[in-house]
Amino acid sequence: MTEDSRAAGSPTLEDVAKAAGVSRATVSRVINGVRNVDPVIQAAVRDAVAVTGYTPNRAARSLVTRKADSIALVVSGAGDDPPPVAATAGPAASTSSATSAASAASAASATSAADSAGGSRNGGRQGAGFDGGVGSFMTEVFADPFFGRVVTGVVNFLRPRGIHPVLMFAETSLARDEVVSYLRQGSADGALVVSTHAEDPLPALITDAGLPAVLYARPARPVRISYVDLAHQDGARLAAERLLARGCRRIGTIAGPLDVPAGQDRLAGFRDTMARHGHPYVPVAGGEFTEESGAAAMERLLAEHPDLDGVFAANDLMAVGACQVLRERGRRVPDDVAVIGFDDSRAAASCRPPLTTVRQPVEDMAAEMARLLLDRLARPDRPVTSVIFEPTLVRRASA
Amino acid sequence: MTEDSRAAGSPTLEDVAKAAGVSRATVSRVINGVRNVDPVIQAAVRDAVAVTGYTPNRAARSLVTRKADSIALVVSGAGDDPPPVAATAGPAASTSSATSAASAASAASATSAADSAGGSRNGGRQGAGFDGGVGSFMTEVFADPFFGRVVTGVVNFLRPRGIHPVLMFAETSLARDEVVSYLRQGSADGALVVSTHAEDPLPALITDAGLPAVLYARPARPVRISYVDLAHQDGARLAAERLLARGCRRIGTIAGPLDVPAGQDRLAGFRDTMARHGHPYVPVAGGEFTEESGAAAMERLLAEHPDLDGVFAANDLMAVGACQVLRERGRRVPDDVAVIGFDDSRAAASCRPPLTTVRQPVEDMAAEMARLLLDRLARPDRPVTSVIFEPTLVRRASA
DNA sequence: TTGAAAGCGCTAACAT
DNA sequence: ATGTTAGCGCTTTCAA
Repeated sequence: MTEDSRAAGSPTLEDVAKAAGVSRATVSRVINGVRNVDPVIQAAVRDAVAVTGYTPNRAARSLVTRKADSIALVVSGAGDDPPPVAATAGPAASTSSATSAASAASAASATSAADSAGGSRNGGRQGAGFDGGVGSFMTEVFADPFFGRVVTGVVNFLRPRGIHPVLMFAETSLARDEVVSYLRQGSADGALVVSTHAEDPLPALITDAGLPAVLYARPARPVRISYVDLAHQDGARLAAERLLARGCRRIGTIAGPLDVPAGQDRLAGFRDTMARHGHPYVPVAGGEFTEESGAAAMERLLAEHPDLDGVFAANDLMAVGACQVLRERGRRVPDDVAVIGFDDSRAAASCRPPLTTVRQPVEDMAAEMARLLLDRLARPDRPVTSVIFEPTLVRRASA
Repeated sequence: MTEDSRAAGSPTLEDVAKAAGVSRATVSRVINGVRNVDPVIQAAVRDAVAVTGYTPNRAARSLVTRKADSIALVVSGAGDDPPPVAATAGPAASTSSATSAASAASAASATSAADSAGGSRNGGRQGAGFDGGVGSFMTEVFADPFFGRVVTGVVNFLRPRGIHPVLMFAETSLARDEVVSYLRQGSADGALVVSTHAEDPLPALITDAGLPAVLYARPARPVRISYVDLAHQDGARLAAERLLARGCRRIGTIAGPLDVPAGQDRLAGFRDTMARHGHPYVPVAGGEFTEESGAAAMERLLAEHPDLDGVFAANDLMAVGACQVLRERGRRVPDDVAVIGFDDSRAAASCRPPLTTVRQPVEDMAAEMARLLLDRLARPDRPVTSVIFEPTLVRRASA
């Protein structure tokens, strides 16, 4: 409508400058809130911005500021490590090769109508291709309420600061390289990584490349990298003390995977406290932090120690599975057997009966993790650090 | 170590060109796999890339290609709509103002040690500040297994294509504007939006801005935008037929929220099929697609119709809640009351008893949604379209 | 087939 | 306090 309707794409700084009768630099200053700008001119610029419908181009800005204003939120797993296939032995991976390496998928088979009228129908093909590769890993990740809490904490912290999280999954060697590559390209300013398994090579890969990152939980192998973590042993102590105070005397525990620090520490802390109270031997059954494994572990525990009157599960999911089995085996919770979980996840509250559990302030910890990363980005010279949170006991019905 | 250790940051095309003894243009061609490149020179360039450890700078590339190679994955909700506060009535929002609008948070209180030695301790402060604003929305989102499946489908499709998803939540007016702004800045090439509530203004906002997007599920109000969806009515029909075939004669249903198409359609489809089979009246209790609301609805249904022998819940979460209540009220599932859910989520399989349910191929649908968006990005002229998937019945123990 | 050169839109010295 | 100018690192005509 105005005289200014050239064919070009979205308006640029130049356009705004022209419209406001000032220079590009001035417009830039106004937009970035730099001081030393005449209020009158400021108003003029703002008007011009409004009139032209200007939006700064992020790529252009990033190119010069060397910041992407985004971070990678990566969920990392052990995963298979198939040896590199062939060619290109060099360290640098060209983006295009990674892109074209696509093995595609069932994209072609979809029936997509061109009209907007009635739309098309797509025969009920079952989830054939997609869950093959990484699907199972992601399914596991999302099955645990833990992940959602991390995202919540991170996003809530990042959002008011204008930083956006890019979601990445790194469960294979290839995927890990892509994460590193992504960071090296400057697509993200740093990484927040949640490792789901021990022996995860990603933290080392990232630090070796000199890239800024913060971990959720101490790495299984020592790596010079910042992290937030929970005082797992203290949490286990709280659980043991509660069980003992309640009068339980034949107490067993369902441990998490022992190759991950959280699993080790929770077991060690529990055993330690039990020992200090005169219980040198504690029946243990191992689980994998899943409901099913918790149920299975409970079965085993019960088979060997039918007279159990207290159980500490290393996380809520396993505690839920344990409760289910206990009920099926005719035990009342907590009257016959008291149960304590760990994490204070949604699962704990919605369990029947509601679970007494050790609270891990995941959202706060995730936010702190993000804060540490932003700190690091602001002052790259600062040394790595760690922040350890204290767990608390949440008393509900199960113990 | 080599002669080439200038102080500068990461190596650029220029550096590689120099090292390979060719021009920037040639290196660019090799890296992007453009034809017409002498094999010998290609090799030389690759070597130079390896030697220099070159990685293309994404911002620079984006600036000229006008593609970000990322998309916004946005979870959108109704949310409160506080009227705009003041000033700046214009349509264009400067990035800086949005950024500086940060009301900050409990960042300052964290105790962070500077040494990497022992790390510091953080007193067990409960999740105070973070869950206030958007926390509850995100908590809801993650509580539903649905979301994880969408992400799984999207990521699996996008990953081999070198596109990265940026996670965004748009449950307030401000958050919605930020999504639009983000897209307008070219930070993402398009949006994949999952609307959790009706009356969501985001789809319209996006299309009005001429930005490419695809929805999961038909919008409550008609908007000229592409989407994928499920034939919900057909799914409800499958459930009704199964219940009837099983011999159930006093059948009720737990409906989802009726302001969202999926809720409406599942109820309508169920009623319709029941009517066709001589059941003009079907007891209905409304739920909110959550386990708790499903339990509550079941209570109401049971109170009014104690002799019920079959229940169709509009999603698995509600079906799980219903099963729980049925068991508590002394009904055996499926012997006394048969129960059918909807979605075939994890919740269905892990329910006791395992839930017979209507399968919604969420992962496939999400992948298709991503495919539609990429299609659109490749050929912006193409008209909007829709792809409707057919549900299938998954028979387990509950019916 | 390769090189030279012109920008993409922005920020940040530097000059005024 | 504002304008001028020089790039940021890349792709892509256009010539050679």
